[in-house]
Amino acid sequence: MSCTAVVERRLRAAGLRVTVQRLAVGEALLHAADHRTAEEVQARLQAESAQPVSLATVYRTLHTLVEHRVVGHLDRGRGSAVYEWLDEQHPHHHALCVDCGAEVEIAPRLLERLERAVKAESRFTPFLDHLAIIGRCAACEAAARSQ
Amino acid sequence: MSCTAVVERRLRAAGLRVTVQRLAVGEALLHAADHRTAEEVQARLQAESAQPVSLATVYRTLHTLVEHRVVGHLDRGRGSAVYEWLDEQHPHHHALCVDCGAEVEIAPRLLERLERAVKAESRFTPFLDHLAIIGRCAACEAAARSQ
DNA sequence: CTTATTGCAAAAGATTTGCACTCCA
DNA sequence: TGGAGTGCAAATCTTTTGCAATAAG
Repeated sequence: MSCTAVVERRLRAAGLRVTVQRLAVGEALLHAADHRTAEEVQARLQAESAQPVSLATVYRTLHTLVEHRVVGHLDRGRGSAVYEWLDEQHPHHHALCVDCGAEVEIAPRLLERLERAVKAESRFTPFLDHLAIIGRCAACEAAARSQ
Repeated sequence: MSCTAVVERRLRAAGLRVTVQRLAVGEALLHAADHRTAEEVQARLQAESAQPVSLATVYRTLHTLVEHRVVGHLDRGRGSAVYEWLDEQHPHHHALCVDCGAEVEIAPRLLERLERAVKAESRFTPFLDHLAIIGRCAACEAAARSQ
């Protein structure tokens, strides 16, 4: 199945209208191995000139896709937020190194345990699929300690 | 010990210069039971007219206090970030309900377990004291489910 | 006395919005 | 065809910054 078809299928499954802009934004994220900011998504579409999309539409589209859980949203607290395609077959979380920007994958299992514990003890249902974990990767942590 | 004295002690302990502005900002957070945005902190100082502080200084002060772990910082991803006084005697985390805005206290123990697990499995050191947990409180979750 | 801190106003950066136009269902 | 989606430019909102004046240690 082509990438366009994958995106289109997710859009329809979510009950969303299919537009060239939405397909383009979706594909830009689907192709990206890592996170992308809204500007990066637009820049990519500009560069490939396949389908230029206005920044306003990129934001509106991302917002819509996040609402429908097609795309994940990570607010780094500094600079722009980043987005990533959510692969239903391979759920996972990311941790971001504040020093070098490296991304580390976190097994969902670890957070599920936290989710259960919080639910049981605090009667609160956390949305951990939007969780922003920041910290330091092994290398930067070692460097920071040796100082 | 007066509130001013509490704040002053923390400032000195952190090796920071003690200024009226820093004392004022610190006290505004110390008195607040919950989180405050930078604007709310300034508004409070304006209203009490005890010590008006420019918004720029409020931001700079909060930034400094967060760096020195005197104040906690929570980025809600939407709108302004919020800050809270960190009581050394009673460490805890907060979870924010997306529907009603309620805050639920999370025992540090739960996150410590996550921290150890992430460290062990992913060779990544998360800064969990800055963690923003969002989700739904028990009441709102029940309401959402019954729909 | 020396350097950090402050206030002001302007800048910066990210995201949102009004409105007229276009396109999907 | 009707309502959802889009582009453009301007607006918004939060946070940061340059610079001269002030205050802490």
